[in-house]
Amino acid sequence: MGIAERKEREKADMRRRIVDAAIKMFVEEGYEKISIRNIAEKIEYSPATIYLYYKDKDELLHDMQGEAFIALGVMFEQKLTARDPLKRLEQLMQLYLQFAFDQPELYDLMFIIKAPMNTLKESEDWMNGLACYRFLEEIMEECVTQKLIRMHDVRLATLSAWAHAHGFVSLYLRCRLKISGFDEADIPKVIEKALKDYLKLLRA
Amino acid sequence: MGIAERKEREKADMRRRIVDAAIKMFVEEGYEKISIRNIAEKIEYSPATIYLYYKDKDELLHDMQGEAFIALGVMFEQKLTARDPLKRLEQLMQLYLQFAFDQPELYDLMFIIKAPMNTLKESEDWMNGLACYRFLEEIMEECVTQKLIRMHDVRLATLSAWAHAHGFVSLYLRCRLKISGFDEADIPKVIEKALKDYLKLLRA
DNA sequence: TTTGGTTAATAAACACTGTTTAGTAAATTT
DNA sequence: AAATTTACTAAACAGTGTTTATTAACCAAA
Repeated sequence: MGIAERKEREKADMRRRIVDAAIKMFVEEGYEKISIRNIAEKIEYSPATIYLYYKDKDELLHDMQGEAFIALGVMFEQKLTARDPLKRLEQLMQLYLQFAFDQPELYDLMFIIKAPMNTLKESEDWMNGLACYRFLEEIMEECVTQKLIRMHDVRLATLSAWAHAHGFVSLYLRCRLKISGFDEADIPKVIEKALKDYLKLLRA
Repeated sequence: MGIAERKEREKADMRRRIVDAAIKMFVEEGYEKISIRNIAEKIEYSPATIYLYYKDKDELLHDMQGEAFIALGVMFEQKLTARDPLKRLEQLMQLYLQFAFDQPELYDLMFIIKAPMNTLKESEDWMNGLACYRFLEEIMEECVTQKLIRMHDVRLATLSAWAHAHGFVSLYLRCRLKISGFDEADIPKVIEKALKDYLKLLRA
């Protein structure tokens, strides 16, 4: 059955071409500028063709989100070098912030934009973010078992640290920190300091 | 010059009618469902008429956001009864969460959706959110001066508490907590607990 | 009171969007 | 070689924000 296999390969290749073109346009021009027609033109196919490979735009955005999480995962894998849990936690925070400020559009897609989550069925798990979430959760597990932080519930500690970092980043990316009295340009540094203060509070 | 005044009044009235209709549809049917054409139909005018009173949709959304912040401000004014700064802080947190879970669409418009912020010029302040922000900042000022918390910078403490609460809420509203291992229905309670734990960490 | 100018409102069009349908041409199977 | 399945697309549908040209109402001055 060589033909069936080749066809499957071709189908996968086409999805790759679509998602690659979409990500490229997305990173370069932003969420607002990508449209099915735009993507279709980029890959030199008709708009309708995209619907032979993706149910709708949300499903495509879901796949793009998956790619973004792979990028963050690779970054964690490569640059998360510290062995001490507390140092490792601080390093993860810093990498998270770096990713957010370097790739604001991708961050948006991963954590803020609603569309890519629409494809998930009610009970279905969010596989895209899982691997990255585990990085943080495993560190928190060590911190709790070694009693390095003033929290005892791993799930709660993980969620809380993530929420805190995401809170800063998302308020910044959505322009809500125009109220805080800090200079726009200083905000990345301010956020880094605020999160380090949080880790200090957290330490046992 | 009675005529000029009447005309100004009529202009203000029309803006009211537009923003009221828009908010009503927004709360009832959500962000995706409101369109200029829809709003125009509701108030029984043509779509083009709206552009005589609002430069574009973003400006209208900015006004709607202002209304939403008035609602939150009124809630704070009425229900923020505690006098002790730490109790007051916890109460504010709870009211903030209550507002977010009761009025998710309004919360979205106030803190997540990008459009209403587009109208603000580069240097312009974000007046819409200011009054509400002050509620938190004044409490934090008291906490810092009375040495009730383990932070010394009022601006940083204010920003941090807000970011933490917003982080939880926005991850929840944008369906990202499908990864945390918590049951969907329990999440509001989990967030409340997590924020209380944060306040515990914060206490001197 | 009639003329002239300003203002308010709109119908229609423009340039987009996501998506579906019907039809064509090529590839594969029989 | 004929029949069938597959891959693709042109065109249309239903919607979006916004602009333009035109009409009707109002108001001020002659």
